[in-house]
Amino acid sequence: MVPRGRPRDAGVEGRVLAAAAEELQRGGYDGLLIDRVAERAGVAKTTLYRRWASKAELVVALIAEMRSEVPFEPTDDPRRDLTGLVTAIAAGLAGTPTTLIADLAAAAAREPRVGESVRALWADRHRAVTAVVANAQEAGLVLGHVAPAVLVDQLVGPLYYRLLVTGEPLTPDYARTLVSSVLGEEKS
Amino acid sequence: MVPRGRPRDAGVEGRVLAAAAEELQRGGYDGLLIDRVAERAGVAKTTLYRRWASKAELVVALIAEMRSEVPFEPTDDPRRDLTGLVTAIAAGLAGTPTTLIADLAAAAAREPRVGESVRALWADRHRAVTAVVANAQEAGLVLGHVAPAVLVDQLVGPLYYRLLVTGEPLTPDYARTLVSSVLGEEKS
DNA sequence: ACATTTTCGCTACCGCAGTTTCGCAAGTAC
DNA sequence: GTACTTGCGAAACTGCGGTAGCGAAAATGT
Repeated sequence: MVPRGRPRDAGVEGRVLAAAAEELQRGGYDGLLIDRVAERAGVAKTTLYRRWASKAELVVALIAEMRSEVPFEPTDDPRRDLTGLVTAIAAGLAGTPTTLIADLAAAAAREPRVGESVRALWADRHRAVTAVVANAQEAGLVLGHVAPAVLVDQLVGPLYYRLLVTGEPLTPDYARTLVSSVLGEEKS
Repeated sequence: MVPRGRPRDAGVEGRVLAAAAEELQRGGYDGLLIDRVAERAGVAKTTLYRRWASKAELVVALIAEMRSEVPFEPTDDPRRDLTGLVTAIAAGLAGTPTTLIADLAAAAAREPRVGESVRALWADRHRAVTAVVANAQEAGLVLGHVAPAVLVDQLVGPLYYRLLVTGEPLTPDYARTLVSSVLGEEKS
């Protein structure tokens, strides 16, 4: 099944996604301008629209590619694992422009396809945290008797809350405090 | 000190803010169109810009007016108070279009003035929850020994996390579970 | 009365950004 | 080589925030 007409330039997709990634990082969803992306990729806007139906679809594809595997292997110290994970997530959020997170959340709420994409992106980390929380719970480290999913929300949710709503800083110390609140004080 | 020229139409401000509130409710920040607001208020766009310097400022004023006092008086049952508050916040969020919350968060991240305004809006509820958490802590109902501010984040943060990130529903039952996770299981 | 001052509404316009139209270039099939 | 198919870029279109300029209206002061 050989395609009939002029073949597509194979390099376009990669160049556009790379340019889009940089622009997204710089200015958030709204700050990502199709014009700039096309210019940086060295293609015309129309070429871009032939590959992706809209700006939203472009970002969907971009996020799908971002889904970097965060290889994580639990040790035998759930508290250590959990602190590491939550701290890493906090650092990741703190190191990303707030407008990007907020714009992405807004785009996710507006465009269902973006929502799917973004949720899939976070689902990976969510799964890792859930696993460790379950471990901790089996080891008897957790204070109450609550479903792991809820505890995960109480570990990660506050990070987003601070970032998007109250605007307070996300320090490593805050991450540790969150873990302590769920697991009880550290006995050392 | 009587002003010299033609006085301003006193009704304009109220009509514009009312129209803006409806439009904001319907379509979020981005869905609020200045043209539509002006039309619904029966005012020319220029008149609107004579009162507020930009769309952002208009929304700032709108949110400042929204800051409805939620009169809340703590009873002698902190668990009941807390459950009521968290459930009410969850219901409020669930009853508001997600795009509105997300757009507002994005606008807050982009425009500092909107950020101030939004944070002031949530600060009221935040204060109420903090007070009740402190009560519960004094009464010995709280499991660990963590600062009230952190516990508040762990009660409210998950609501925003579910709404904006994971997309899971905000049920009254979930709100109760959050409270139970912080206060320990209900003994009854 | 009349000049002055300020608001109002109207129309037209600018800039910007997402999206579409269209003519042409580049390739394949016969 | 000719017909057909597809990719491409330039320019135009569209919607929206924001501005400029104008004549008419509504107040104050003399």
